[in-house]
Amino acid sequence: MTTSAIGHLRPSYHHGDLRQALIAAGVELARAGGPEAVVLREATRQVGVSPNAAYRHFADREALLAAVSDAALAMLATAIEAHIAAIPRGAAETVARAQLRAVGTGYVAFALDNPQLFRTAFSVPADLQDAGAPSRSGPGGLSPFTLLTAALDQFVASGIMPPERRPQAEFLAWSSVHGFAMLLIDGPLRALPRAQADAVTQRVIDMVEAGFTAP
Amino acid sequence: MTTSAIGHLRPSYHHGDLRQALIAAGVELARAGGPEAVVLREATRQVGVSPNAAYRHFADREALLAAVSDAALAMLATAIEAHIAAIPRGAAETVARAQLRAVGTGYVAFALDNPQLFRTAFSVPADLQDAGAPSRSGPGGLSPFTLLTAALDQFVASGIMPPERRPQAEFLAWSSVHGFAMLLIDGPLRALPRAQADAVTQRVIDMVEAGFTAP
DNA sequence: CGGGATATGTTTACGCTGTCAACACTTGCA
DNA sequence: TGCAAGTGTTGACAGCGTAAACATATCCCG
Repeated sequence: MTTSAIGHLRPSYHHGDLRQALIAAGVELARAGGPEAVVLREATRQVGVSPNAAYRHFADREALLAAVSDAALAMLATAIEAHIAAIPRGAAETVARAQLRAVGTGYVAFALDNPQLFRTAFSVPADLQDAGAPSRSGPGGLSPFTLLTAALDQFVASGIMPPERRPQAEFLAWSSVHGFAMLLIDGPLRALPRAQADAVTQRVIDMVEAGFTAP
Repeated sequence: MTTSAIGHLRPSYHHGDLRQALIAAGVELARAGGPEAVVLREATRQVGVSPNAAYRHFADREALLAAVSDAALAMLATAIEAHIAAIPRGAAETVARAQLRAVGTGYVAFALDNPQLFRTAFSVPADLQDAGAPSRSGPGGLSPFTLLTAALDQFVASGIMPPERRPQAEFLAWSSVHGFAMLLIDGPLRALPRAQADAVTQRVIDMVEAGFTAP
C-alpha cells in the first residue's frame, strides 16, 4: 500500500521543513506554558508526524528546547530593536542615553508581555562565545546581548562613560534589568500593576546609568 | 501476616516524620541536579517508603518542590546571616554599608557554592506577602528578602539614604544582585573564575549603593 | 535513465514518571 | 473497648523520552 495513514494529513511522505515546524510548534507551547510545556511528543502531534520523527532533527528534547529558546531570544531582540528604532535623531549623547534606555525598557516590556516565552528564553544555559549567534538575533542581526554591548559602546563613544569603566559594564546593566524582569514575572512583584512596573523599570535604568556616569 | 515487607527497613509501620524526611531527600536531589531532579518517586525510594506515601504529606510533586524551595531559601538566609555576623562593630553608617554589602556578597557566594540549590530556591513562583515566611528563614528568623529590607532600613536610619528614596529600594537592590547571580551560574558568565566573579560582585554592589546615596 | 546510497518518517517497545483508587495497619480518643 | 482518623501499601493507568528496526522518498552518479 502507498501513503495510507498520512495521505490525508500531508501531501507527501516527507514533511518538507519539519525542523522549523517543530520549532514553531515548540514556540507556541512555550508561549502558553513555559519551558516545561515544550514536550516533544506534543510538538510532533501538532505537526502531524510520529514522535520519533523529531529525532532526525534534534538529538533529544533538550536540543529542541534549546532551539525554541533561541527563537524566543530572537523575538526578544526584535522587540528591543523596535524600541531602538523609535528613538528620534539628536545629539550623540542624547541618543546614546535613549538607546540604553530603549534596551532596558524593551527587555522588560517583552518579559511582561510574554512571560512564559521570556522564561523559556533563559531556561537553557548560555555560553559567552555564542551569546550573539544569528539564531538568537532579530532582523538587525543582533542578539539581545549584542544590542546591549552596542548601546554601551555608544556610551563611551559619545563621552558619557569613561573608557576605564567600560569593561564588563554589560554585566552590570544586564544583571539589573534581567533580575528585575525575573522579579516581575516570577518573583514577589508578580502582582504589581503594569503602570507601576514601568515606573520602577525607569528607576532601575536610572540606577544603572548613574553607576556608569557618576564621578 | 504482620509487618512483612517493611519489617527490616523500618522499626514501625509508620515512619515518624516522613514529611521532613522527604524534604531532606528532596534537598539532596536538588543540590545535585536542581529543581528537575526533585522527583517524587526517587525521594520516597531514598526514604524507604512507597511512592504514594508522599501524598499523605504533599498534594503533588509541585508541593514537595515548593517545600524544598523553602528549605533552600532558608539555607540562603543562613549563609547571609553568617556574613552579617562577621561585621565588626563601628559607626552606624559604616555598619549599615557593611550590612548591605554582606547581604549582596553572601547572596552571590551562596549561589556560586550551591548553584543547583540556588536555582531550586527560585524555581517556584513567590508571593510578596509570604516572602518572609518562617519556612524560608534562617536561625535569626529572617528570610533573604527580609534581611535585605532590614539592611536598607539601616541605610535610612543612619542617614545615608534619603527617606523619599526608600520605597521599593529593595527591588532595585535585589534585581541587581539576583540577576548577577543568575548570570554567573546559568548565563554567559558561567565560566568566570571565582576571583573575578567576586570582584564584579563588589562592582554590582557599588552600583547599587551609589544609586541609593548619590545626589 | 536507472539504481543504490542517504535522508527522512513510522512502528513497536521499554522503563520511568506522576497520580488515582482501594486496601491495611496503627494510633488516639470517646 | 472499639471505632474514627491518620498514615503507609498495592495495583493500575496514561503520558513521557527514547532506542531499534523497518519503510519510503530523494539525490546523485554511472
